[in-house]
Amino acid sequence: MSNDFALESIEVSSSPRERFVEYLQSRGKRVTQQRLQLVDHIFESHDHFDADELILSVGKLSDSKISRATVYRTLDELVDAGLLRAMTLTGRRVYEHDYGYPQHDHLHCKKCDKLIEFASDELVALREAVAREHGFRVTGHRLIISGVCAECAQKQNRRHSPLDLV
Amino acid sequence: MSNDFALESIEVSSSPRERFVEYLQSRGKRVTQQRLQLVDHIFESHDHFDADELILSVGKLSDSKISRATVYRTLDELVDAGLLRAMTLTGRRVYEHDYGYPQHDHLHCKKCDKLIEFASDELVALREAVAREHGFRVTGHRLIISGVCAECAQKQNRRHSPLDLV
DNA sequence: CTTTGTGCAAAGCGTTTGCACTATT
DNA sequence: AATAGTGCAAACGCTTTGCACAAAG
Repeated sequence: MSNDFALESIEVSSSPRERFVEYLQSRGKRVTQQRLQLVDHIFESHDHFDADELILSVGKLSDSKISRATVYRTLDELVDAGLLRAMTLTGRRVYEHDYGYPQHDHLHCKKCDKLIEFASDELVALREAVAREHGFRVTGHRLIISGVCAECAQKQNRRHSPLDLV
Repeated sequence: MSNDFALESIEVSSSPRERFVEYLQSRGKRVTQQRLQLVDHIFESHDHFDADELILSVGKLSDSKISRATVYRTLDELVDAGLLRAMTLTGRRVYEHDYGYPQHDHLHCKKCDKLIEFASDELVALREAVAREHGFRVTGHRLIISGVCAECAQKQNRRHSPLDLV
């Protein structure tokens, strides 16, 4: 009945763009072309991305030419607005959609750098238990399980035993 | 009977220094004064530290003056040798002892930047379960629970209600 | 004596910032 | 018209690197 399929979208009343505009107005910030183009573009697909990838992909749109500085500044605002969530991976900052997505964590493949999402209620429970033990007030957590994803493991195996059937 | 007190030292047969020397020799690398001074100094206390803190604290020893570059290079080797473990926190790389310490994770206080260690067997089990579900081959994980530690929470409370007894 | 390690200073990389100009309000 | 945002290029903080000299094997 209820939505128990992990990582399915949460129902949200307004679009990311609408929410961002709301956020901007509530803070007396301006609704600029650059900010609108960026939210729209970012929420067109549900990928993980870093600042450089975003600058590149926005640059490819015929209409837009948004500066590096503006992209970085807008990313901060989107995080602030609760639309994006940031994490640091191998030195660089990586972003993912927060608005409209449930709390989750990641498996990180060190061969192909892919991020696989998963949700775990147990983890949330564990987090609370540990925090209680230490009189710690939790605001969030970040779990990254690293290793090799199924596809990369297969590729590697194939290299070692070329006669394997696929 | 067995050591079930979380985060107590594991019994190890050789000192960090001995182990590092072993590692260096097995790789045909040289056992230099700088490398020895650094292992010794790092394993004198069980703190978390970053490269800059290490450079500073080593600089204070009357005898030694080790260059920034050498410190960075040696830290990489110590991680490689399994003596140290690195993680990225707020942009900078932070190190902790790995040799002689059991697997554990951290509570990170965002007020005072302190790291509190904790160990959880459930977490390891959870990690395996999730990985199995995704055909993922795990090599490790990193969980950081962020929030405010007991001391900082108290300080903050005290500010808000100055009549509180300590 | 050969070769690896060190120190220095310069370069690199991702991110941030100061400032004159432009756009939103 | 007033003010916040943008683009540019320069600055930043941390880390890495090229190279001549020093030290270990």
